[in-house]
Amino acid sequence: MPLRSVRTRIAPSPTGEDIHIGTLQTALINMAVARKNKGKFIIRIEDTDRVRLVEGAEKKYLQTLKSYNITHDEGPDIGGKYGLYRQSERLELYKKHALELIKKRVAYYCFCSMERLVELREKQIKEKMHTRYDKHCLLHVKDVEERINRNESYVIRLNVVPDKKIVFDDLIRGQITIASNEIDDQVLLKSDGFPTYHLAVVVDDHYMEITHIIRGEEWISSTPKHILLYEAFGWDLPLFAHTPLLRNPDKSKLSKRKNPVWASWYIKEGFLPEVMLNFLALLGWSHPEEKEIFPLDEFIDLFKLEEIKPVGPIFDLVKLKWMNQQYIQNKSDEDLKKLIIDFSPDAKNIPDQTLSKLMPLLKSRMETLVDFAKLTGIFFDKFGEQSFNQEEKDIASSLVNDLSKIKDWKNDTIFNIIKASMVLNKLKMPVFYKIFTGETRGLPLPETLEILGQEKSIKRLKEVLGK
RNA sequence: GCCGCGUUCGUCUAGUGGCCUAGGACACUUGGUUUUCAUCCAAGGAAUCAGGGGUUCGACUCCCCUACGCGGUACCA
Repeated sequence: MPLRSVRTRIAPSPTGEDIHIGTLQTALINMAVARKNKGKFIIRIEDTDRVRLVEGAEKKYLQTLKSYNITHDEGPDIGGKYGLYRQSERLELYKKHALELIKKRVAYYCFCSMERLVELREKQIKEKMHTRYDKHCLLHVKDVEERINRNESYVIRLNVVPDKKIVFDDLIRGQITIASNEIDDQVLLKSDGFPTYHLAVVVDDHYMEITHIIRGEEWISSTPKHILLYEAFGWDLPLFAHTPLLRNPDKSKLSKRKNPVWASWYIKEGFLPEVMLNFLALLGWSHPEEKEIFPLDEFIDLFKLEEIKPVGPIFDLVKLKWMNQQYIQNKSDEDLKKLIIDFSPDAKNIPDQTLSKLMPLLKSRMETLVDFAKLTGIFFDKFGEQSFNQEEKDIASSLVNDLSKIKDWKNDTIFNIIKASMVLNKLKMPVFYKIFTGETRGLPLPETLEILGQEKSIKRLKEVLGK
């Protein structure tokens, strides 16, 4: 392999709502390989399936990737030296190469109708044969030129030579051998003039000088087709690495029916982007010192593609939550405050100083950013349970009395009064939580009341009396 | 069906022939700290390394078979 500067890429197909969490992991790995080797990381949009194309998907994908801090060096939005980064804009190039393959007799025209193909497939299934194109047009059609001139609809197919073994090295799995007999005469150019993935990916990866093709394991069985194309064109082969697929808890391929799979969902749920990256890094790879928590730069520095395990891990939220909590806990008060304000703009409705004072209380109690709103209801006049029994009202009443007398509104003076009431009435803390917040658990009460202020605390108690 | 890729505690994993009577993390249980809830600390249970054959003085580690899981088998990517 000649010395070339490393270039990696992800090539999402804009056919979904958003970037799939598995694609995000692949993106992370691709970016890491590029950065590690001081190379370039490219995003290319593979929008050749006009039927499944989703309006606005490309824009959404790019946004989501950005929100996770996955940054690319070339792409449809920022351009680059390697031409256009959207396949729909490169149709001429694919056509030209398809014709070159025809000339080299590596590919051929096919005029078969969908009906014939379906019929053929059904027959093969019935006879328990491999479902495969029968090379009918290669063997029997002689008037190709005429039919094209007559504007007949056609596709271009790869002419796979039987009885060959195609061997390639996968950086993660080692040597993989697949017999050419297993490969269909794949369509390369569709009748609508668009290439299929197989042609487009090879042409683009070549012209964009991609050195490492790092993609999901669902592509393993397609790789021989691509190798055949590289060979036909006389191009150098890139390196291949097929990453394991993320799984549902039942071990099936991660799917939206069983798990949230859209990357932006996790941000919406209050997970920190860097946490997701850290978590994804650990799915299939482990830190040499068995560290669980480490920043992106450290991952880029230590990570080796060859160390990825070929086993598909289950994508389990439980550890992700723990990790998110750890990251939140380790934030400075200022940073956490910024995160919270960005996440829930409502936070700006309480004075900045108040917000700052809340940070230390919040830190160890927030699993996700969503928890901010759950823990600070009292500051927004939002309460849980709103009905109170006589005993609770009596306590509230005596608290109004005692708390009003406090001259020095501090958590320890507040606590003394609560404690006195606890002892006197033989009660535990949760009762007092309920009175103030409507919840039975939450931030430390005296501290919270100190921050809330004497006036507001008492006002709240009076509201309880009126319930 | 056929082809390919996998298989270590519930989950993520360490392990590249002797350090493994298998280590760590999450989760779980118990105890400590404590003003609820968390945090933090400590302890504990949890894998006959999918099963069976080899190779070897010795196998979680190498080879073969079986089982199971996943992926592919499109004018989808």
